[in-house]
Amino acid sequence: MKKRITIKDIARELNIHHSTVSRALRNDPRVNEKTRDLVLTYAQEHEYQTNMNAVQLRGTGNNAIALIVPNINHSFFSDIVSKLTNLAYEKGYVISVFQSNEKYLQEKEIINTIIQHNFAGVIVSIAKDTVNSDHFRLLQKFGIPVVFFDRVCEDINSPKVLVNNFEITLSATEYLINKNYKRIAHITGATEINVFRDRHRGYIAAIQKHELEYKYPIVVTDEFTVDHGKKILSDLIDSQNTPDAIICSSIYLTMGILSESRKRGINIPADLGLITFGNILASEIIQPQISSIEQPETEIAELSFELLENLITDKSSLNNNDKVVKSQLIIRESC
Amino acid sequence: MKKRITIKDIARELNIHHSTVSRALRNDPRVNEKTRDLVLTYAQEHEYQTNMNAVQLRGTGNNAIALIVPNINHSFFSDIVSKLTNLAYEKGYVISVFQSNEKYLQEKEIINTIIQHNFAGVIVSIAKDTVNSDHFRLLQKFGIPVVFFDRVCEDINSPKVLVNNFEITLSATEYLINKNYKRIAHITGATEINVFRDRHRGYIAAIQKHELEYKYPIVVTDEFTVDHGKKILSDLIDSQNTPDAIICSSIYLTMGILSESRKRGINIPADLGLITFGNILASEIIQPQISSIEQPETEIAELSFELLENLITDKSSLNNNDKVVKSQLIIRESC
DNA sequence: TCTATTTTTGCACACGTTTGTATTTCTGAT
DNA sequence: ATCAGAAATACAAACGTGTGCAAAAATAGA
Repeated sequence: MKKRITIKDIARELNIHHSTVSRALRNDPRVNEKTRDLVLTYAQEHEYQTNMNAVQLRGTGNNAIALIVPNINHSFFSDIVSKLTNLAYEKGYVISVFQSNEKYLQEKEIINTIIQHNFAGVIVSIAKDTVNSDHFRLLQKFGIPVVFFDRVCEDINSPKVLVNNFEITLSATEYLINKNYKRIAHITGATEINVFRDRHRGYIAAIQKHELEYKYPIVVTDEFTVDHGKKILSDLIDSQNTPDAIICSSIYLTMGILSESRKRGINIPADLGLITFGNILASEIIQPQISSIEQPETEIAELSFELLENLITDKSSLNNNDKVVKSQLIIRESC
Repeated sequence: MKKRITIKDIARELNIHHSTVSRALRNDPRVNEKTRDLVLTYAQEHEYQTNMNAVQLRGTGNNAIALIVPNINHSFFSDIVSKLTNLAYEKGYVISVFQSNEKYLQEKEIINTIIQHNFAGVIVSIAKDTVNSDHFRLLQKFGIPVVFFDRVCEDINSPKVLVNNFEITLSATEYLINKNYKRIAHITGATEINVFRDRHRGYIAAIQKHELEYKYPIVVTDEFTVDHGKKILSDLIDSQNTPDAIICSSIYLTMGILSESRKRGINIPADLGLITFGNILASEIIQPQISSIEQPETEIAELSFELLENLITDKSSLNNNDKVVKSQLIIRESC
């Protein structure tokens, strides 16, 4: 492995000062066209590559954005990661994706890494574990702007992109009620997290508005897997509190519910109504087709990036108005 | 935003030389225990964070691994990304994920970024576009080790993790033949890519071995979407060359095929046998359950990481033996 | 040709860290 | 009290790049 060629190497070889080379490489108008061409061709021929560590140490230029998500292999997040990466690429940024694995501790370590490597900004959806937001405040202390999306820290002064979870859950629940479902269960995540709390509130609001007497079961879990979905449905069926409809916060849990209901001969939508959160790819191949609350992933990605870019380019504009984007209830065959 | 605290700041404040601080922070035995404690507590209290740009510029220490995939929101890749990220985290590495978007040009730019930021190593599955491997050779020239998985560059001396595509496609096709399907179509990607070429070869081998007379259609596409799956099936049905079975390289295309077959009233498996590549989450909720060739994602992730780590820690061991991992044909109801 | 102006290049320092070597301080034995 | 040796610290240079300022070179005007 041959040592990498530097600006000084080029300078020595061309008998000019390295500062001139530096300027030439960045098309500084102060350098003569002839020497600039000389430098550029030499650089190209010898495969010169900027040493970004030096550049960033110097304090100038930084186009690296960090993206932190709980799970990369969760369709909601992987879609957003994908979209954000493309957006950033078009604008000349480079996105590094980190996975907190739903763990506060990992999230914290990731933040440290981000500070140490001097990222230009961070877009994040927080872990289920995360109750404390000091690590994000630390980020701000180091001048690194943060934008939250979906799962956010609420006690921090930073832009947030939220989904209208309260309203949509309210209207989804009402839809079920109007369809004459009267024993509606809600399966969701820990209510410490804004997303699940808002859905929970929307659900409760609908139930109370219609004065349902049924003692509705709310299942709180942090294990969003197909298998656990099966178990939850089993438990619900075997309890005295059997629901006739379910609003479920996780598409993976919903798959488990579907699987288990089929196994037990429970008819959807006759015996059990079902609405799930999350975007369903090729919904038509699943029988019955599941009614779902589709997440506006594209909008979330675009808005998050836009907010962060504003902060990066003009730190003064810390616009703290939370942006709320609308999800959409799509009725299919499951209710 | 207050300026970030540096090693020199600590030194000044404590009336010692910054080199001593540097050593103290890294637990160098040469520094007195008392002063080390002094430094450590001061650093902690003032939230000191190493400036990695300086460290890396100096040439020491580098724990950043780059991972390049064509699409993050493709389940095969997002699973591997997720697994690799966790593996790396446990070993003290940090993974940055990049998305080539299936474009050679983007892949090339990503490589440049990686060189410029001095990553310790790269794990990559190449874009559909990529025919030239010069950019990876460039990487090597800069002393950055590369490990390929699944979709690999074949004309480069670097470790590769491959799947037994030839064998598994051969036996999957034979399985269909033995089930008395005689007009078997193959839907796959550009045969410039090893993965699709191997599957193609396996398919052909089976057809020829059993001397099927049917003029089998091979559909080559680079658009792995549900919608395009629908179109492909339509075209096949409307052609004179209607197959009675399909082996499909993409799970997304398969979803489209399933959807279209349902719409057209084509019975699977009676009218049309179907085997798809790719892991199906909760296969039981799709009717009929699709037979599939499951990819050993965990194994791929583990092996890739292990190979790269070997290269990073001991560059001499450029073990060029390709590793081949086995996928698994799981027969369900679709054939 | 000489001066004034503009264009181009060179110089030197800075960014924050690490490390080989020199210097100082401490320890203990005589 | 003295000195050798060990322990602890200080010094200085280096990594590669960017930039304000000074110096030099080229150009233009008379």
